[in-house]
Amino acid sequence: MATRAEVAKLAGVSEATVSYVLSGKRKISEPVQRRVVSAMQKLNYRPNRMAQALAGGKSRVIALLFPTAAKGIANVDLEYGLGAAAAAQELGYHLVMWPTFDRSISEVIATANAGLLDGVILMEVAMQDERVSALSKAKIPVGLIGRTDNEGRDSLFADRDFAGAADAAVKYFAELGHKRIGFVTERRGKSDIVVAALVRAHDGMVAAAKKYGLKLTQFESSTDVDAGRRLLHQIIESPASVTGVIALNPGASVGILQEANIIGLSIPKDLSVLSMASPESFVSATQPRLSTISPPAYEMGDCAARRLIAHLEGSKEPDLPQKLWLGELQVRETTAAPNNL
Amino acid sequence: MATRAEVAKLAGVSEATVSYVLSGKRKISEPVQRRVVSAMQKLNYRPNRMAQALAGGKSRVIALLFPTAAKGIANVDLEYGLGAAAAAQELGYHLVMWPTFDRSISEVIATANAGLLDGVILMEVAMQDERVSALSKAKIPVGLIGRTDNEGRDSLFADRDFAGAADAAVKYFAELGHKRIGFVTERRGKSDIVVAALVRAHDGMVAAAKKYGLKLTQFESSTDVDAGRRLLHQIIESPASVTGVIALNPGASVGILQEANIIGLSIPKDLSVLSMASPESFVSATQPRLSTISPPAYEMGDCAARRLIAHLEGSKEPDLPQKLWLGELQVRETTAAPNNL
DNA sequence: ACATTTTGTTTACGCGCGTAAACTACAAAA
DNA sequence: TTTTGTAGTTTACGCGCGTAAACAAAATGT
Repeated sequence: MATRAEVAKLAGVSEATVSYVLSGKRKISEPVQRRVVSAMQKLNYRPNRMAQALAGGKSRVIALLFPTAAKGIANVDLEYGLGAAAAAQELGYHLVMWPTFDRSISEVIATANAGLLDGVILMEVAMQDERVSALSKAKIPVGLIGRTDNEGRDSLFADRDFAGAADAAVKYFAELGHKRIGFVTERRGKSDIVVAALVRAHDGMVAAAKKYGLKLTQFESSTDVDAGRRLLHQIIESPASVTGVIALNPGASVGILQEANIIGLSIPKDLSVLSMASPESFVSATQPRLSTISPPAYEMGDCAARRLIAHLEGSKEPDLPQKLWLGELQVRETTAAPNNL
Repeated sequence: MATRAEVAKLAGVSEATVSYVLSGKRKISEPVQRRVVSAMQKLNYRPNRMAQALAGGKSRVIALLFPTAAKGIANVDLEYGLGAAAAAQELGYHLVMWPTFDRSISEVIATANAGLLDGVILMEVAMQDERVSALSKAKIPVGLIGRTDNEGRDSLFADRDFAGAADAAVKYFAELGHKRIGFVTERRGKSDIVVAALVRAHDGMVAAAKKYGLKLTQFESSTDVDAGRRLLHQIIESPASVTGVIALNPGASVGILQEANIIGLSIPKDLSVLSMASPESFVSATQPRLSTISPPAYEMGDCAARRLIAHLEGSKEPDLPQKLWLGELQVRETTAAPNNL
């Protein structure tokens, strides 16, 4: 590979001039600039990223901490990652995929301190996320997919607008004529970590139910499909006798559909189901096709990466469509007016 | 962050000694070694990766080229990636996620030449893969998930044992009593790129059918679920009147199940369905549960990464369970003896 | 005419580490 | 005693680039 020195010699200028042509941080006269550029082309010159990183103090590499614990049924996480990776590429950065089995980040901090990582993107963010505080203390810039309860400080997030999504979902059910609906959320395990999404979705649902005058019952289920199947029985046997459910978790939605099919419960006639988090690509696997109001994961990953990188560059906030994403209500085959109107 | 110089000073040795303690490339006396190590701990020293990379000529970063074109229904690709990323982590490497929309790799080569990438892992490998040859020409080490028809040269692969899987699948069908079976593969588009998996699976099926004396009919379908739904009609209307199908592609399997449910065809009574590529995590979304013989994607990603990294380190082949993975036959609810025995 | 600024380019050095080569101390062999 | 290792450590330099500071030349002002 050609080096800066070779380019400089071929162009008949000093090495610094080559660098300045590349960075634009000093004005270089047009003729010189042309000579340098053509020399670079002739030699197929690419500045060595390691040398740039060492001299410049930044690696232009960010990490995406990828939760592997819950290998869910749907690939939302992958889409977050692809969106972020693609954005990074486009901005001259690179995204390293960092599988995490727990929430420890000492290795991440060590790697950042070793100069390999300029920043980190986090998923499955908790309201009070110890990872965020640890990274902040270590002065490592953080981008979030999701957000903590500290709205002001950790400003580099891309999150769902749970209040808005819950409102749209409940409003839709209200307009269909439902009076009593259920909200299916994840069972909170032994661990104390409460993913912020659960809290915000819950709060949004409660507020929306109140606003539209619906009676709301909460059901809990773990993330797997079988739990969703068991859950259906809880739902139909519940004294709340809901006519529709809004489910946060794709596994539960599918489980409900499957069990309904088995026991002869008609969806959406006997029960409406709306999923709040099933990616487009997954819906085609469901039968009947799930109605959804799901987050645009790819765009959110893109947004988080762009905001983080803009921060790393010290540039002002990029012009992005939004930081809070509602998701589009997609009415398909699992929602309808209740049959006991 | 502490530097080598600080460690050296605190330990009362030269900087080189610190490096040699770390690398082990020269013998250092035990007492000195202890002093150095304790100094490193005291200062929480981490060698700067960029400086290491610049001085040493290798970045310890590899890229995983991630095909984004076909956002499939299942997340096999993600598992390949997680396996590879986790293996990389464990070996002190990092894996950057490189989304690709087409098969061009000039950017990849440029980035490798810029010193950021030591090697590349490829997926969706074609029999004659122009990416492999381009990377080889550029002297960039390649690991494959899949493999080309050049068995000897591009030895760093982890692939399915399609012949073995096809044999196991057909044998299973034969033992169930099926006489006429179908093989569902992907429709080959306008593009000339034929993913090696399609060729090898096809050849394996033909050979196995011959071996076990079954009549084999090939059906083609694109990757989406709706195509699979349409395909079921082709299958039942086909003069071949097959009693079971083996499907390479998860979308087709699901589509068949769905359409069967709609038109009242009983699976597996009227038609057995075996999927050759549906990951575990996806099966729970199907109803009835798909019988499968699917590749252990995580392990394959792990294997590809380990072999590539071993090559980069110049060490001998790591001791890995295998390079060709059969996949376990998982009999679930979509396969049975034909009812017209 | 000279002083001053502006513009364009170069010189010079540091970033933190790997490692070849040189060196030192000391043991073994002659 | 002198010679010849040998083990352990250091010296010295290069990796390729960013960028502050120095500099030269041209433009501007007085």
